Amino acid sequence: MTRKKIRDIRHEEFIVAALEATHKRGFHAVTMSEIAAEIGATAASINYYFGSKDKLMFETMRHLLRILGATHKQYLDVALDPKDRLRAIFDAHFDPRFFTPQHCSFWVQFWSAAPYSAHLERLHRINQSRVKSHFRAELAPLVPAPFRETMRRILQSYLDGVWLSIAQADRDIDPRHARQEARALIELVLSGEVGGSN
Amino acid sequence: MTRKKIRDIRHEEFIVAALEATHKRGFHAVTMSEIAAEIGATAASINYYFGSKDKLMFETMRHLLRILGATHKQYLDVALDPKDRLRAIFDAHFDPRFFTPQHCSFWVQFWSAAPYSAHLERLHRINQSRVKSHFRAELAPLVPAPFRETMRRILQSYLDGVWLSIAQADRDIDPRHARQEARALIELVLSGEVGGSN
DNA sequence: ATCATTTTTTTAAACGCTCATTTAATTATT
DNA sequence: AATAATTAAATGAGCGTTTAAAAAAATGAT
Repeated sequence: MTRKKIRDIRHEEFIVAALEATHKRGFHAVTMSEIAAEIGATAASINYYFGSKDKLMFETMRHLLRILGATHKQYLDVALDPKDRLRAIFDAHFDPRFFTPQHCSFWVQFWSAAPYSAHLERLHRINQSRVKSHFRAELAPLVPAPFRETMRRILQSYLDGVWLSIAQADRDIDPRHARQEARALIELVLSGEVGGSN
Repeated sequence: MTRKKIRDIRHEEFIVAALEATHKRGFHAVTMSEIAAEIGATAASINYYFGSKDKLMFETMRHLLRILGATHKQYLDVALDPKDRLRAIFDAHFDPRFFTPQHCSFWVQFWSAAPYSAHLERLHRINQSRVKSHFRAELAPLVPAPFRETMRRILQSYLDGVWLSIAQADRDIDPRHARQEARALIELVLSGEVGGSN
């Protein structure tokens, strides 16, 4: 009985369209008409529903963040031990529903544009500190305090770097392999205890 | 007696201007006038020297890649053992002359735009395979073959990720700290030998 | 059910603005 | 006097947004 309002349907459609069109043409190059054409609509209707191009892009990013958050939660719910919980962060980012060329493209381009828009920057900061605090929490029982921040930054930079490289390489991506490699890194981080103090 | 031609002087000036202006306003948002204003010139003169905005940006990226290459070479020349040679890659990327907010901004934004321009994409591919083969070569005497590619990808993704995070955080950056952390990661990678086969 | 009426959704066309590029003229250098 | 460097102004294309009207859907009285 999901009597979906047409408004919600369009919202969803246009967000998917924005992801696809942005992937094809680039975050800044893509035009309203191209996005609209993706679902056989017209540029004006984007403004009818979203108000402006910027707002559509903003909502699209929020959409991604919602998916990521929900996916992460799913993995956390089935995690049995601290290591599982740490893995959950990577598993969420590398979930097949999420780890697609379209999403990676949009993600990377969005973040690289973030420093130049107050709204985008806010979204970025919120997400960044969310991920950061998750990493900290999961590392706490696994890594002694002196190394913890170093390890966290290594893991987090690695995570970002993988997305960046996926956004650039156009070959099709393999979520399973990405996870596997993340686990290798986790093992490294938990096994050795080298590194600076801070 | 460096009787520099005015053409070379302007080239250099405009490239520096492009870096600065791009850092301030963003890769796509920045205008010819803004770049020119950076050195008290006018937009038209950019075209006089470079032909177009795209070409200026292209040359600016090449400029960065030249610096990076030269810096890397310097570090390689004083490297004593394999581990030093591996460190040299990070040391070059994190060299104070290179590891600045301006450069990181430009770098990240340029790469995120690369998939949508044939010229930029080519530059990216060239650089990417250069770095890749360096990593491979330096890891060869240090890491047994089965783990080598995994380790390389971890290191390389990490490297990209650090740049990405620097481009976003506006706090001033600390090359020394970045190097130190890179060394911690190198130690991890060389100590442990976990991970998938491929 | 049917038809008129109101509301919602969609579009085509116009608007206005920004910006890269071109042009033609001016200034500086050789 | 000739060439190189620089600029102001003109050009024109592209695009997001607005507007006003059309089309579609919902409403409700008969």
